[in-house]
Amino acid sequence: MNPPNTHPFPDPTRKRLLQAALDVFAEKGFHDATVRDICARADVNAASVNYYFRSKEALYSEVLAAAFRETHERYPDTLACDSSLPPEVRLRQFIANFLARLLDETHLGRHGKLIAREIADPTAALDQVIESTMKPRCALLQGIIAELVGPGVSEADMHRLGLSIVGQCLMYRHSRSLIDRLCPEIIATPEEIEKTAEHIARFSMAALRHLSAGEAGP
Amino acid sequence: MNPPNTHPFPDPTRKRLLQAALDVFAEKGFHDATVRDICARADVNAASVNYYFRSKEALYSEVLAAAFRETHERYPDTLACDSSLPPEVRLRQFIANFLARLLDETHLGRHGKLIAREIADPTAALDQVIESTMKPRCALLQGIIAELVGPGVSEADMHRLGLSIVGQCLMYRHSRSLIDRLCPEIIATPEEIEKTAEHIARFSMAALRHLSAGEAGP
DNA sequence: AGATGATTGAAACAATTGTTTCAATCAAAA
DNA sequence: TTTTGATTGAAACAATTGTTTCAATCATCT
Repeated sequence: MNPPNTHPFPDPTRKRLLQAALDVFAEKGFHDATVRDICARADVNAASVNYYFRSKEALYSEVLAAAFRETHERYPDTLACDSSLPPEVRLRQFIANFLARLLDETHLGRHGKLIAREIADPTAALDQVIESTMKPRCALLQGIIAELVGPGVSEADMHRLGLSIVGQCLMYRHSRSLIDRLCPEIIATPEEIEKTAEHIARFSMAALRHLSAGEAGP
Repeated sequence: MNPPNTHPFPDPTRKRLLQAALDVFAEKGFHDATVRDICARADVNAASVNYYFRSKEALYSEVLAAAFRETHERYPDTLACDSSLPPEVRLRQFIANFLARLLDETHLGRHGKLIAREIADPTAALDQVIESTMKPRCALLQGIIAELVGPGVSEADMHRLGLSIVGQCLMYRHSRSLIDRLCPEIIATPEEIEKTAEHIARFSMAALRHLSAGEAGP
């Protein structure tokens, strides 16, 4: 009646399936990925997806949740969360961490690709991820920004500030195709990625610090 | 042998097909869109796609090229190109224009969606579009930035500056799913979109102006 | 009117998809 | 060893896909 759950632990084929599915989904997206391809890479029978997960869609949901969990474990926002540190340091950390998460190709950069796909073309699984992962991260960033710009900023403008920072980071993932074709060198090596993170941090901090000062145009 | 081209002008069914294809491709993406759906919306026979265009892929290419052409016509960068204007004004114009293009829902906002899809998940058609549309626009932005920050900035950092500005704008298209769920009000009306464009311009100008000044930390 | 050739319509085709089926196999308990 | 139930494997299924076919229709020119 309920074969998969009778198992004490996720067995090797189930694990291999999840790993292969992450690869294929990240590379081709949900619809372009085929169950047969996933099973072939996992070296298991084509019926296994429907045996261990009840459908391709359920497999995708689980892969997506796992991707968020793993990137969060691998790049925890511990320093950015430390409210005893000065906000400049915390923002720098937040950005560097965010960018590293997005551009990670070592562990398995599939995570970033998968998440970018989900944002660009959401499935039903997105809402759950927003609640569990994105909202907390958003609140963290808003807190840091509030420390930097002080009070007197409307809620809408606080959101815009956050999006200006996040947007700069996401650019390197969502528009990776453009960067690869226009200026691949700026994220070619870990050192260059670090420089890029530093650039975004300095750019954003300069903006946050001098925004209220230069209200009027020249 | 060559029936479609014998026609003096693109006929109504061909036009309707292009229009319907833009809608469907923008809404569902290339692969999720079906030829039958496109033909149904255009109210033509299912074989018409292969009659007027030789395949679904060729139809997509033509739709994509048309989308870029039309947005360019509708939102020309005339003011941003006018090098007699001060660079602050030109940047503000560039950003407002860029954002308006991305968020246009009136004419047929399908353009923005379609282009965002193509960037996030490129097909073979992207390279041609980069050459014809993106590189010139990039050069324009680089020129404006150069005027604002002066010489002494490496080419890599010039690219990073451009991407920081473009990234802020693209955020509102690529991550529209997040904005709709987290803070839809900031682009709910044309007035709010205008405020958002103004925010990005002020944020970026403050950063560009004070970036070199604040090299060291606090 | 008649002929020509482009266009349309309905059906069929071939390939691919996610899913299901069911007998064969394996591991562990009795 | 026998039995039980989970797992695997190969095949088949049903639905959907882009594409092709071909006769019917339409517009245009002689």
